[in-house]
Order: sequence, then structure tokens, then C-alpha cells
Amino acid sequence: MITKKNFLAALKIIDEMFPDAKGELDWETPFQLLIAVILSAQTTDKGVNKATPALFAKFPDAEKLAQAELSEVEACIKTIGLYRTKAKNIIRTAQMLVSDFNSELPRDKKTLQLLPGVGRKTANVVLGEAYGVPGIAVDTHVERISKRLDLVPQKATVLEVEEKLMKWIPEEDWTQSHHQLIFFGRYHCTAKKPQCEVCPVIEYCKYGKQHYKNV
DNA sequence: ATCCCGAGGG
DNA sequence: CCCTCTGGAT
Repeated sequence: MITKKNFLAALKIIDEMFPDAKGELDWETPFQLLIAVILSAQTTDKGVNKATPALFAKFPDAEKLAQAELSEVEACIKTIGLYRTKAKNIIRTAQMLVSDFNSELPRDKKTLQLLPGVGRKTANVVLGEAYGVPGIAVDTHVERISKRLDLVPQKATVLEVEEKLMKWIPEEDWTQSHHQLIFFGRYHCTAKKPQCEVCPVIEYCKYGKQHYKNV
């Protein structure tokens, strides 16, 4: 297991690699952010950004989406993976916002997760992006990076990853580090062809040292 | 553990 | 072809 000192050293280097890391979903209102994040499951942000303009043009707010026809919503997001489940989820989410929450987003994690399609990861992202609540959403990238750095055992759950990151990263850095870990995973430490040959973090990386011994 | 499910890349 | 992409619900 990596030491806290070495992990924070690696994080500092990643900070220098991606100083401007931020969320890449397009949205205008917290409601639209929520919908975009629900849609982003198992799908690239690019794919979501391609579909949401048409979706939000027709259904810009919770009231409109709550009254939408399922087939019409499906047509808007057809190019996105898992589109049938997601169409149902975002309509029901909009209906619940209107009927139970006065058309406003709940601002706490527990309540947000009552909405269909919203789990811990999505709630974390919405709270962080829309309201500035410190948090670390563990997605596929954050999980992969954490395991390659040997921050947690390979069989650790995403919740265990989140807890370890929150324990070792100062709270004031949670949001920024979260974005930077995602950028690092998306553009450098990719799932398929990680760029270990030119990786400034490899001296701290169990995975990198195992796969590229000559560095 | 399994299902949902399309686009993009290698 | 196969794998991956800011997962969640059953």
C-alpha cells in the first residue's frame, strides 16, 4: 500500500499536470446539471453534451420534463448508452422534483439519492458542481487511478475508495483533486493504453513499476 | 451478480 | 471484434 506522503506527492504532480481540471458537462441550471449527470452513466461526457442541447431545448426545466412523453425523451437521448432506463429515470426524477420538492433540487446527499437514477456518485457530482459542496465522486477513472497507485486493495469498493481519498486529501482540496484525478485518468492514465513511458508519477505507482520496469 | 445499452477507439 | 465511458437498480 502506498504511503500517505507518497500519495500526496503524486497528487501534487497531477495537480501540476492538470491545473485547470473541471467538470466537462454542459449545463445552464442545477436541474440541467442533474439530468446531464444522470445521463452520463457508462457514457462519455462528449456523448452527453451532444444529446442535451436538443433535450433541454424541448424540456428546459423540471415542469416541462415532468410532462414529457417517454418516446419523445427517448428520441432525444437515443445516441446515449442505456437510453431507455435513463429516459424513464429523468422523467420520474422531474416528476418527483415537481411533486415533492417544489421544483427545486434537494441540497443534501441522502435526499438527492431518493431520485431515480441518482446514486452516491451522481449526488456527489451535483452537490459539488452546482452548490460547491466539498466531495469526491468515485467514478471509473478515480477507482482505476486509486487502485493503480495502490491506495486501496484491488478488491476495494468505490465507497472504500471514496473514504480513503477523503481521509488523506485535505477537505479544501477534495473538489479540485477529484477533477484532477479524472483528467489524469481520462487523458493520461487511461484504462487501455496508459502512458507509463512518459508518466511523471511512475515512481509512486505500483502498476506502472510492474508493467514498465525499465523506467 | 446481472441487467441496461450506444458511440468511439484500438 | 473487444473494451471503455464521471452508474444505478434489482
